[in-house]
Amino acid sequence: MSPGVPIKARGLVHSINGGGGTGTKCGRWNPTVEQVKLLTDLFKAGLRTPSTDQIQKISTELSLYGKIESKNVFYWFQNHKARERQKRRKISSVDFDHRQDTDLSASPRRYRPRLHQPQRKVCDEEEEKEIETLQLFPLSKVERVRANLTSASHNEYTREQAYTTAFSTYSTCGAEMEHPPLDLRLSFL
Amino acid sequence: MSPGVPIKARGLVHSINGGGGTGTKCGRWNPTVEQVKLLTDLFKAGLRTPSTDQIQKISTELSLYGKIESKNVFYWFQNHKARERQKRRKISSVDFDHRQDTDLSASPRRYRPRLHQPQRKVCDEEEEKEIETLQLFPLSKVERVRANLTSASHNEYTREQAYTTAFSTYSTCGAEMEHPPLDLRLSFL
DNA sequence: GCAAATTAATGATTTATTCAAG
DNA sequence: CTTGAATAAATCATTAATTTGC
Repeated sequence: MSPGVPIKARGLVHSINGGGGTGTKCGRWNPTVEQVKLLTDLFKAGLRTPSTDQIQKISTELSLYGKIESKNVFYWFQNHKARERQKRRKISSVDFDHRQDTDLSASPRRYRPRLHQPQRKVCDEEEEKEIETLQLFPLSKVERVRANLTSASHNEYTREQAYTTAFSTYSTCGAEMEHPPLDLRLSFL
Repeated sequence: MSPGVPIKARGLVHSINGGGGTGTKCGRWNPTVEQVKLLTDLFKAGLRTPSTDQIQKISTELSLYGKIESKNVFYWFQNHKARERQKRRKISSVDFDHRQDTDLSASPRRYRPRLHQPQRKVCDEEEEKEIETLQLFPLSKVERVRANLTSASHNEYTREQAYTTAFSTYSTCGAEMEHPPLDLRLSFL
């Protein structure tokens, strides 16, 4: 690695200890093996883009094994999905790996109201599907625990919270940041 | 899943409009001129990637002019930033690219592998500078409003509110909505 | 054996594209 | 067409692996 290329641009707070499961440090999330296993199993089962609700539940579940936040789950799936795709693409670079999302989350029983659904794809490659067998997903102990927690799932009606800014912008920590113009139009901010 | 996999559905929400709301359609956000003006002013002033906090404040402010949600603000900035850049890029380079050259009739609709130029630091334009540290911006009334609303609500660490769920797929609108994609096939989900 | 120095993984962010409502 | 919404690809940054010199 060439030395002297610190690249400091977007420094962020750093931590000395990984969050893991015991440390209280808030570096980046460091999943435990159990957490990874569960996530991987879900992925293998076909889950690729969990909904907000699912993320929440998964997160709650995983919290039993260590510190974790919803966003971690979200990012994990994003990254895992992308990297699996990337990996696969690498292997068969000649073949168009267009493979749809195959997200099992899409409700199967509900017929979409009809918006001209353009032809999907040529359905020729089904490389990595296990889809339908999802319901057989094991989840031993996890299941038990959840049984008690799943009862009340009524959302008030204030479930709004979507988006939540994945981009908190706190990327800047020690940058110089000369002062903004402070335009008067921004008086309300 | 077969060929016609519906997948996540990009835009949904529709038809649930018959509820008892005050006729608040839940289509997509339709900014009022005042809202757009304010957002534009902020953008012109240099704001490009507002933090969670800022988004919250801006949203609150804009709500005075019409219905709006935080995520709308978030998306607005994302899109505006991207499109300004795109516009600028178009002008500077008459691009020989022409992605649509070779017949892509066979390609239904999936993201293209990516065709894009690094263009990471080209920054030949100095005008487009992003003001950082919006924290320094004066907060007037919005601040006051917020003060009352959020004092005890959530002030844990707003530090990492990241992630997003901006991909929650179903933008609840606050109404019942029901039917989160929720794939119940996963035992504990 | 064991840290500093590298490298490989992967968590977290940003940018480019795509889709569809109005 | 314009642009709000959403997602994939690319990138950045930090931590775990590992290699290396001692």
